[in-house]
Amino acid sequence: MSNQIQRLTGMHDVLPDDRRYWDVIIAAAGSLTQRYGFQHIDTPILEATELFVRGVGQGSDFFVQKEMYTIQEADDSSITLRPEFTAGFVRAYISNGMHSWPQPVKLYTIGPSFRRERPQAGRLRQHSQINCEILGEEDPAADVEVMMLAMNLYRELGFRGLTFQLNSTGCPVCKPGYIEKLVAYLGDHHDRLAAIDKERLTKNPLRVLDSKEPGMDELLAGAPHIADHLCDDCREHFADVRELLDALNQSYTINFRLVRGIDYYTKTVFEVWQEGIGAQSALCGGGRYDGLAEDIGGPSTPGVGFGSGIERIVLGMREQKVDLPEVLPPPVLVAHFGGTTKISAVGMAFRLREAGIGAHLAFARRGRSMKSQMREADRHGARYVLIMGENELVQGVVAVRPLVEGEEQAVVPLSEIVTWLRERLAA
RNA sequence: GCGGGUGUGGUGUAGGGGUUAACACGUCUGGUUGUGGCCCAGAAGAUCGUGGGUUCAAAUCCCACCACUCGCCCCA
Repeated sequence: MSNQIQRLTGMHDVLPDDRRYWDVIIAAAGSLTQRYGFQHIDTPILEATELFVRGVGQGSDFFVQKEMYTIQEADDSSITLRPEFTAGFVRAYISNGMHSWPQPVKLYTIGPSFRRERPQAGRLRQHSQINCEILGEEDPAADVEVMMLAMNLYRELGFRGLTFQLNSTGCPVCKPGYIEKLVAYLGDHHDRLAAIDKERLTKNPLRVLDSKEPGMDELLAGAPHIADHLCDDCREHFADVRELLDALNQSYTINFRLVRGIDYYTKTVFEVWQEGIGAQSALCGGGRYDGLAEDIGGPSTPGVGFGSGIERIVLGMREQKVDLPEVLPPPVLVAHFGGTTKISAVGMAFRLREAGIGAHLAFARRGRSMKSQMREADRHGARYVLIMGENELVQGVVAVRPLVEGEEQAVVPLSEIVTWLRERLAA
């Protein structure tokens, strides 16, 4: 044990019992995105560190708290495991000249991202996300499209009781003015702030809004709301988003304290919350990032999208006791007695599989008792054991032992076994 | 980076200074000629998280570290 190589902290093996949820989630995302007209892409897991420094922002915690996995290359360049997806999406948009594709470009991807954080329930150092983005469109309807895509994904997966949290974070025109007013208000109540919030006040004042320190609810209730300080453009955009959500009967909670940790967000920000999956209740987070493309040196391109962590969706589905479609095990096990019967058994197993019939082959380096092979078949949940014995083989037949009640053992000609099994299995 | 909890075979547990570390489940193999589930027999599998210390003697007491886990921060 002591010299055994261990799993890295914050990394998880996805075992079959969890992985079957992934299959369901990925399938649902694939079908839904197709209906919404999103195209599937993949972008590299490694990007230039500069992309995240400029895109995500130096004020973000990824950067400040050294949460990124960064590698210094021999030629002095620096590369980083993506801590989030959007910057890479926008970089791919620019790199591949997608601005000359029919606009907007609607894309989604599924894959891993990495942050060196302290793991806890629903938060891992490597986690996978479904990410959906609409690039090159500023219509509030695009915001609503990605929001509804997220909500409908959860609905299709069987979630209930989710809350949709919505806010506008303004834009470079109105945000600074709001921050000034917020800082002024909080400055007037400086003595009521916890030490950590005093620090946030100087470094990133908006962060004070999602402070969970005691007493903040009362203090922030009197704070200026961003919604009252948006510029005309942002206010109109926010109103349009709400109007469309109303028209779709999608309920939402305006949460003026919803602030996202990444610098690039403009206008719309949203999260979907679920209770009961630990402290990490955000199932999905997203928003608009109209300035990001320019930040990373591309043409001005509006964008909106969201990311949703698959591990958290799995936690949520388990919490909500969502039923999964049953995956049936192979109905057949091919047993043998070694020697030439083994060679025939191997051939039979592949023949069945090619014919579309699931089959296990009983492995046996040397001989193995029929009892042992029967036990294996039982444990695997097989319905029939094909016994490839010498007596049968010389007669050109195979003995079929059923493992379910009410069926008789049969002897079937080798040439008819596929048809025979198909008929029984269809019933 | 900071707190709390937990570390004994694959899993779940018992044992709480004395020399072959126990039990259940699981796994594997058998129970006479080629046949499952139950039952029976047997086997494999743990240097008791790691490293120090105390002691004649440590899984057991002490310290440190590490890992896992939950939470803070932050986020999916």
